[in-house]
Amino acid sequence: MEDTCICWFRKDLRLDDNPALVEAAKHKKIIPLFIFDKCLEEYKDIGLASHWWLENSLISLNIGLDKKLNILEGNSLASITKIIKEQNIKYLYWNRCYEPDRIASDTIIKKSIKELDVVVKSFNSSLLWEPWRIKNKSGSFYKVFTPFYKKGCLVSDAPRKPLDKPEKLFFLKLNTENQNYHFKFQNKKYKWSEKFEKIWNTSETSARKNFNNFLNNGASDYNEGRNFPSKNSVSRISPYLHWGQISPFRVWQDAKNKMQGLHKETFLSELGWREFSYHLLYHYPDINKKNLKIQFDKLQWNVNEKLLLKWKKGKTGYPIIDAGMRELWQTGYMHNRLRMITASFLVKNLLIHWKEGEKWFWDCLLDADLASNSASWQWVAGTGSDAAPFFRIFNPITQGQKFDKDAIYIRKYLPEIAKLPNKFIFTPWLTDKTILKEAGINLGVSYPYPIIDYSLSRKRALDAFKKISN
DNA sequence: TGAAATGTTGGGGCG
DNA sequence: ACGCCCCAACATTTC
Repeated sequence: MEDTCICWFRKDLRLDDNPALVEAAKHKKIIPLFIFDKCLEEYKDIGLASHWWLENSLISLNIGLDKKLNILEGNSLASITKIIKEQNIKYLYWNRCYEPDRIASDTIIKKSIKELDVVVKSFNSSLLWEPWRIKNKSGSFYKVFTPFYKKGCLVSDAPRKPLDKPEKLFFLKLNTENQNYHFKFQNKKYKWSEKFEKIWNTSETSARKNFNNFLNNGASDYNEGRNFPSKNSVSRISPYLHWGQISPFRVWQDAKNKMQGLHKETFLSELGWREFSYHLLYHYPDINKKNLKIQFDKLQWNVNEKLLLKWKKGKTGYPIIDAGMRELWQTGYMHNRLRMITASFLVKNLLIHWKEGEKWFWDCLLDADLASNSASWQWVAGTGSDAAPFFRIFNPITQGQKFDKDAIYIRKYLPEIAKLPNKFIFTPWLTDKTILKEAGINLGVSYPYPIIDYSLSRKRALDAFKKISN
């Protein structure tokens, strides 16, 4: 077909700062394409929450593309080859992804399609620094965050300026008989995901709106406020970053221009952690499967479905843990402070393998991201590269008292104990029966006793750790 | 981006 | 005034 190209959307579901789209705009017509390819792990094993987000993103993207988005299901190479041959296409563009199997698949696709005498170009739209570019002085990759970020990223080329949406775009929709992707959440109602619709708008416009809202409000208190889950001091843009409704280049630039001092530095370094996770994923492709510190292979993890389930459902008897796990279940999101506290509790106090937690978060988080999720779980567990040491164990009582001292967050997610005064709400099991009664709590019935003794389980974790460390 | 155990210091009460 | 004890506050070490 005369001067028509394919713009293959993947984790860049936006029109703003989209280099592949900018290249595509040089042609007269663009076939916008998305392929749900179950040969790839990210679609085969897609988490439920993430799947909901993806579908809604596709719907909003489709509107931005004048309702011309072609959504296919099947093998990527086969689907693209078919279109290229049927439509006689000469140009194919996409923005890069960094999952190991996606990299392998893209390499094959690029080679095979080029053999059809087609121009194939890939671009960077989701990482500020390509994982293969950042190297230490000995020519190998960084394994510790601070030197990676400060001596690697920050002294390397600054992230490019974000690109504006091309002015003139003409999109083309193929025959509908090819549109064989079946929406899961549109046809059938899922009670669990329905509530997301009230909280989250997945569109590109909302991404920008939410981020600007953060810049104008929470950003001035970010450095301290980010630790307090009841404050509105974090950006909550992670799901948008994952599917690409907002560009990290846009985020980097806006934060640099509008934030100040330590708030800015800390926020930018959090973007740096995202980069570091991808850097680790690139260099340790099985980061979601294997301990990076192999001595942890010897650790005797506790296999206990019952305890695991109570953790998942937020019924551990430790209010701050339960509040975090219920935030996750109810909103598809969890504040970072709570991610650390709840993860520490699973891995160290329950002594359950971090993979179990990683899987649960993968399923429940709207921002589920292979690199960030795996790297962060390994960080908390102490099994990762540049991880928190295993003996760093969060105390769920004092963490609550420090970071939710007025129990605003706890009360929001645990209405059944909301009537307890601040003095007792962190430790219901130590509370006088009359006070419990006044608060309408029948301990063991309306709210559980702790499923594990904190200080004993702490000692058990330290012992287990000592055993493997000699 | 911890917590607990242990060590040290200094002020106040008191004989 | 002095030594002694207690203990809170802070610092250091350990896991």
